[in-house]
Amino acid sequence: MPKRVVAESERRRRRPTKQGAVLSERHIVLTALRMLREHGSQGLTVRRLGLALGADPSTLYRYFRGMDDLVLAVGDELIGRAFDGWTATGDWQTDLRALGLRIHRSYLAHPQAAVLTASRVSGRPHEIAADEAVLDVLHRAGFPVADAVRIYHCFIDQALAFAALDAASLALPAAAREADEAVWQATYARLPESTHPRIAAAAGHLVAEMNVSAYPAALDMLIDSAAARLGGGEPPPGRAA
Amino acid sequence: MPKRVVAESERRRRRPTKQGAVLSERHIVLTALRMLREHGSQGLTVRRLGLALGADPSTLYRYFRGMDDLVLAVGDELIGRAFDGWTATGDWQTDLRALGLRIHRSYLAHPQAAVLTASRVSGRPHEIAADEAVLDVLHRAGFPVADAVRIYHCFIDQALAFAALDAASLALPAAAREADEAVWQATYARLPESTHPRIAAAAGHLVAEMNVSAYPAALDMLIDSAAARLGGGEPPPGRAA
DNA sequence: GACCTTATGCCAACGCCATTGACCAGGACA
DNA sequence: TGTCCTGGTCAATGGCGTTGGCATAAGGTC
Repeated sequence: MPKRVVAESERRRRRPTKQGAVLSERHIVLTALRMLREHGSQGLTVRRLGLALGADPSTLYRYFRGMDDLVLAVGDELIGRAFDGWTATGDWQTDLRALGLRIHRSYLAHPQAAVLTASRVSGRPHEIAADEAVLDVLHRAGFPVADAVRIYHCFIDQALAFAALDAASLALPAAAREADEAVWQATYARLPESTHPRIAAAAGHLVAEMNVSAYPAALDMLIDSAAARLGGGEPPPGRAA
Repeated sequence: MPKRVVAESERRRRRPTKQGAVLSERHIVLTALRMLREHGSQGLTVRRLGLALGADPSTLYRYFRGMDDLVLAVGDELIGRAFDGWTATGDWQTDLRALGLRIHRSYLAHPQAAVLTASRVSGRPHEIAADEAVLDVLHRAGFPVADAVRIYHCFIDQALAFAALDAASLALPAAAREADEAVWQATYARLPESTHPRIAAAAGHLVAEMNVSAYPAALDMLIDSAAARLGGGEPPPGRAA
C-alpha cells in the first residue's frame, strides 16, 4: 500500500506496465480527461482508468493519494489551458474580459471534467499563475490594492461559478439534456397567464435566452460596474451581511 | 421492481414500515437533508437513507425514480425555503438584492445538499415560483421584457452558481476545509515577490478576503449595472461570443 | 557486469454502493 | 367478506474505491 505518493519531479524508475505503457502524472491526467469526455462525469472510475492506461487499477495510488487528488490535478490542467497563448493587451477591460471568457471556455471544452473541478481550490501551479495574472491586470488598471482584491475575488469566483453551472447542463447525458430543454419548452411555455403572468409574457424570450450562457453578459456587468467605480473614484461594493 | 413511481397526490395506502414508520415524499426529502448534513455530500446513500427511515432501502424506489430524482426534490425544497415569508417592498433594487441573498443563504444553510442541487434545473413548483417572482420584480421596475429576461438570466444563474461554489467549500469535511485555508495562508502568503509580485503585495488582503463569499459584492455589481442601464436608457450588455 | 535497494507495478480481497425482480402483507373499496 | 393492487420486504447482481502483501526490474555503486 502506498503510504506516500512520490512527487512527480522525484520519480526515477519508470517501469513499464505489463501491457507496455509508461505512466506519468500527466499521462494519467490526460487519460482521465478523455475518459470523462467518453463516459460522463460519473464515468471516471479507478478500474476503468486502469483499463484505459493498460495498468492495474491500484497503480493509480502510486501517483495520486486517491480519486480526489486526481480530480484536482485535472482541474489544474484546465486552468492551465485557459492561459495558453494569452498575452495582455494593456487595456484592463479587454484583458479582464478575455481572461474571463478564456477560463469559461476552457472549462466548457470539458464539461464533464468541469463539473467535478470548477468549484475546487487546489493551490496547484496553474491556479496560482492565473491569480497572479488577474491581480496584475487590476493593478495596472490603477485599482488600489484593497479594491483590486475585492474585484479579483468577484471576478474569479464568478468565472468559476458560471463555468461549473454551465458545465453541469452540458455534461448531462444527451437524453437527460434534451429532457431538460423539453421541460423549459413544455413547462414554462405552457403556464397559464392567470397564475404566472410574467413567465407567460416572457415565454418566447425565455426559451431563446435560457439555452445560452448568461456568463458573458454577467461578466460585462461586473466590468461595467468596476469601471464606473474607477472613473468616479468610489470604492467597489463592499460585502453586505 | 417499480416500473412507475406513484405521484404523491395519488398515494392512498400508507402502509407503515416494518419498524413502524410511515413514509411520504416530504418525509424522505427531509430525512435526506438531515443525512446530508450529518454525513456530507457523499454520505447520502440509499442504504443509509433506508436505515434512517426505518425502511428497506429498496422502498425508496416506490417514491423516486432513483437517487437523482430524490436529489432534485431536495433542491426544490431549498428553493422553496428561500422564499418563505418574503414579500416585495416595491423597490426593485431592494427586492432583487433581498431575493439574491435569500437564495444564496438558503442553499448555504445546507451546503452538502447545495453542492448536489444548486446546478440542477428541476422544473418543480418552487423553482417555477421563484422565476415568476424575479421576473415580476424586473417587470415592475420598468424593464422591457427582453431586457428583463436577460437580467433575470444573469441574476438567477449568478445566485445559483455562487451558491454552488460557496457551498462546495463549506461542504468539505472540517479537516479538508482547514487544509484548504491553510493552503491559502501557507502557499499564497509565502510566494516570493520576485516571481509573484501582485500576490505578494496583496497577500494580507487576500487571506482576509478569500474567507468570505464574493456573492454579495458580485450581486451589487450586477444590480448597479442594471440600474445604470435603466437610468440611461441603454440596453443591458448582450452576450458576446 | 554484479549487487543491492527500493520504486513501482500486480494481485486478491474487503466492505461498500445503486438498482432490480420476485414475492407477499394488508389497506381500500365493492 | 372478498378482491385488487399499493407499497412494503428479501435476495441477488455487478459495480465501486481502497488496501496490504508481494514480486520484479530500474538505477546507483563499485
